[in-house]
Amino acid sequence: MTTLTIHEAATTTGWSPRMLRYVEQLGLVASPRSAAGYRLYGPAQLQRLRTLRELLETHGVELGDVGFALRLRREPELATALDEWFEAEPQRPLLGPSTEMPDGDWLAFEQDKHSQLLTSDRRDTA
Amino acid sequence: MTTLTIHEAATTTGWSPRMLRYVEQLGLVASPRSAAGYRLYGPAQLQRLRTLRELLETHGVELGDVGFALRLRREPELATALDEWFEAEPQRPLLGPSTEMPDGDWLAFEQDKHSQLLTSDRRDTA
DNA sequence: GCCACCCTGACACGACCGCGGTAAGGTTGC
DNA sequence: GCAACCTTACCGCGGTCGTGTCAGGGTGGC
Repeated sequence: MTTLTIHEAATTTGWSPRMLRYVEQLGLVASPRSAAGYRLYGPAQLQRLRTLRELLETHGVELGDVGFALRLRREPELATALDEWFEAEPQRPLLGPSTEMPDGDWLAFEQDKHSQLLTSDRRDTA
Repeated sequence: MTTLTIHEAATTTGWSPRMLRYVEQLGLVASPRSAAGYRLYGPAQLQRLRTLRELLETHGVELGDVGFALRLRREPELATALDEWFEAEPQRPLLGPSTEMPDGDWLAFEQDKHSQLLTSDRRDTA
């Protein structure tokens, strides 16, 4: 069985040993340990590390983001809460920092539509 | 039509004007603008701001995280890439490729290991 | 028994984030 | 026509991220 030490795994995957430990700390790729506590990287872990690296590069994602994605999978209620919030979207989200559209129309439309929905919740402290 | 200025919207929703602009910059809650460029917050936006705030508080999430969730919805390929990565054969502890085992077992093992990482890092390995 | 490796902390540091504040200017209501 | 708002753009400051590195100590092959 080919199990590499952390340093070997690092050199073959392009991470640094430090980062391998960090990735494990984020809960993304953990390796089994030897009796003495050494991390033992097998083919499966190496594969995951390489695909993870590719994932980050091709999509411009950061480790923390993947960590959050992991959290989403661990906390379905969080995921559904977010889903609901986005789904309940009464307005169009921006496509960029400042995407302009010939609005004015959908403004009135949306607000009208929702003022109906929200009639019971009118407590403008104005 | 009840449209509040950014300052009014801020006071009624509990955000600061600064944060309202920041939230818009993240693409989470954008308000329509007046002809002169002033942000005009209607009931729909106020509602979103309040629910957003509640979302953050109840789930211990940060704005950046919600921003990333938004990114996931905007970039389905990113979402599927992440899905695939998480779905992809997670590392089995030193077993051959054809060795079948009920996934529930080591999955539980993994999650246990992770929950340790998440809950606390104090580990007394005597 | 050596020496090269591994482990877990911890410090450090540049870069960025979250957010307040301020400056320089446009808009609006009275 | 001015005060009170709004706009964007920037500075700053504390916090976090990604990463290297070092210290103190265990492991293991030769």
